[in-house]
Amino acid sequence: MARTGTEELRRRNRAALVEQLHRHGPQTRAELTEALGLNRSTIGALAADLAESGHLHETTGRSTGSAGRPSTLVECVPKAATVTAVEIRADRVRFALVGLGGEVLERAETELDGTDPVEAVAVVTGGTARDALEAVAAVPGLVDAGVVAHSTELGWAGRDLAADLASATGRAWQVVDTATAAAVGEWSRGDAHESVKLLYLHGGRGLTAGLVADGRAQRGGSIQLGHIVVQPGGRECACGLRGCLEAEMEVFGYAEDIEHATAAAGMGDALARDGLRRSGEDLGRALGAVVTATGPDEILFGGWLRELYLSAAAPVRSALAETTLPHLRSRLRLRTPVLGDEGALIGASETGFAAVIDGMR
Amino acid sequence: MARTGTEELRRRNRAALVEQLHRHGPQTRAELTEALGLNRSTIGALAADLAESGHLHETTGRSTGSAGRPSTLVECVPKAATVTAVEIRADRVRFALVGLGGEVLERAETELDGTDPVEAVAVVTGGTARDALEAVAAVPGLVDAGVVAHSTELGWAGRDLAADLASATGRAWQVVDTATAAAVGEWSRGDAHESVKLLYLHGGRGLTAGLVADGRAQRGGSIQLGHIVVQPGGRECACGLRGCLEAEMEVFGYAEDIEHATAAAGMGDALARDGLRRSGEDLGRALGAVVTATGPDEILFGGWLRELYLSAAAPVRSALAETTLPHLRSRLRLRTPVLGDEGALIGASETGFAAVIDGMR
DNA sequence: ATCATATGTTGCAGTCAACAACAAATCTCG
DNA sequence: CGAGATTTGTTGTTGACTGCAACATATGAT
Repeated sequence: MARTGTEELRRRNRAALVEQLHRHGPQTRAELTEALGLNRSTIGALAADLAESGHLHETTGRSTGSAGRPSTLVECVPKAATVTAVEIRADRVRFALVGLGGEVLERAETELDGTDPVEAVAVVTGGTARDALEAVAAVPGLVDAGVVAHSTELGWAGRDLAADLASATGRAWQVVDTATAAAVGEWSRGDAHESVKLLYLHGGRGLTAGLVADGRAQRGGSIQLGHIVVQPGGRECACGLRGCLEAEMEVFGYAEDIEHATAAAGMGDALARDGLRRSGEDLGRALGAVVTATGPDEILFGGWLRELYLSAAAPVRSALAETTLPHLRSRLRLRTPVLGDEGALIGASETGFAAVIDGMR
Repeated sequence: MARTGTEELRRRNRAALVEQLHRHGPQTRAELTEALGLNRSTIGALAADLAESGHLHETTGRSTGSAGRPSTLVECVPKAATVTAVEIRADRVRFALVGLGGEVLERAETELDGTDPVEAVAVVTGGTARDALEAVAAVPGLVDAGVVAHSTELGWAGRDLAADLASATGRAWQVVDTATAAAVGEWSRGDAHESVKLLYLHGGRGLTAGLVADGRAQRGGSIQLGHIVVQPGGRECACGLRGCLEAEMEVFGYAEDIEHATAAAGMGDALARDGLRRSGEDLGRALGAVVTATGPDEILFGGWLRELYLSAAAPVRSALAETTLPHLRSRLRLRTPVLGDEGALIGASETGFAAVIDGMR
């Protein structure tokens, strides 16, 4: 139960201050006063509080150029609160230790040659995992309360990844799906901050999507885009259904495939061009259902879907136009992510920091 | 900007107390102390506060049966805060004036014989609309910031209903879609309270759906179920697309149709039975996409979809099974609503009360 | 009838944010 | 180069709120 009382008020304000600095970078006390709507003296007390506990660092005296006494600059101390983030793919595991404020303190990567990703995570995070306040793993698949219910890319069904990671590393883990993590990343550290409802499509060995509304991941916002049925009674999919997008589009299962096809199409290969067009149309049709069901205002094409979209924007758009109402379409922006393939890792760390900051309240 | 300070704390606690009583009905001060996690003395002060302002009424002395001094019962005063709710359909307008605590104080209904619904609302609400703290209108269609972007049932596209209602009644209105309102209603006053993510399907002259997560309507949670494309390149729909569920299922556009068909099928009419089965399959396929995209744990079949589901549960379930992953399906409950066709009206009022209570903070 | 039990009430203490007055640091204008 | 204007940090005070403990009150149990 949430504690009450006046101390609660203080904790909330402290957390709000840290969140503000974490999200918007170093700011002066004057700016913080404006942003949080608190009194100068209150900000002073909070900052002193947090400086003493080591979360913040104050730099006095920087001149602003305008008149008046210059305001002291206050910034996060990265090492004061760290989050371990890993992104698991079929072929590799990436790790980053991120400090408060978003600075990446450490970074590592391991190729997987048949080794279990959980072991690789234990090795690649080393001792750092234990010191971090939160640890978050992004996996491409349908995640429900730490359990990977389905992952085409990893071939998992019902694997309790949170438990496995916990026993391998000796600490608690949060598990999120790659697409949702990437959506969070693009929203918080990319340029999708104005988006009210952001849909991120991730192309790996499977197709997943993640939804972020008002900057927060939706409960059950992990979408198995690859298992939207676009052709009832169509090709058999590995998941047991028929006519899944993944099965119908299986021409392009890897980043290399799409690059080859794009290159061939550019050289006049009609077959490749046709394949791109049909894949774009399949994707657009699946998107139509997702857009109708979720109503996003922005869609980002990540992973190898980025290449597909850049090569086949027209068929994607026209198939989308044939399967969504004009109003849903008119407010919709289609783009590619700006964080590249770092989005999921960054988003995973932001998911961790959200928990850290929530824990301060 | 949110005011701060210690008074903020008081407002929050006052609002929490009112919310608790509104949602769970009359409770003793001892129960409130437990539920809100506050001190006895604090509850006493808050209750005295609210009793003086007329929101609450305290009944002293009711014996509980067990030992100890009996706790005073505290309950909402319905007239202290009222909400105007209307449900607009193609054939009629329903109105209810609801008091704090959920009691219906007034109720009215008008058949529409070609008159504009907005005029009917102005007439049917009479003077009461002006006194209510909030006024909420539920309409079957895609709603975005007070504007009805698309409504098959009403034949509207881009009508600024909030503005029209405001000029007709002299007060501000909130507009929500019928399915989302009904979802809110079933969650708050029906028996779907344990549902984490509730999908309500509403069958009127069009098919809409609404999503409620953790009891709150999702931003853009209004789903045009009828315009999920189930047959790419299929029958032309009035909306301009092809193969929409509404166009493919148009056999049953009215409640009477489905009743006739059910009756005929029961008497052995093979054609009717076949039509029911095919409609169930179409619905199940459209649902597959929506379930994959939104991941609900409960689906309620409202409006005439209730009758369809009761007559054709098997084809709905099997088509759903062919288009969704096992994990999404396994945690999914399919049911019919308990509030009947009152759900949307009740949910609209609850939407209003949510705003009222938020306004107290 | 007395005691145990549960709850309302009251006065007090601790904490917090706002406010105002003052001190400090910078810019601007003559 | 210096005085005033301007903006911000600092400090002491004030009003408000919640928790706590002691006491009063109302019921059931013995």
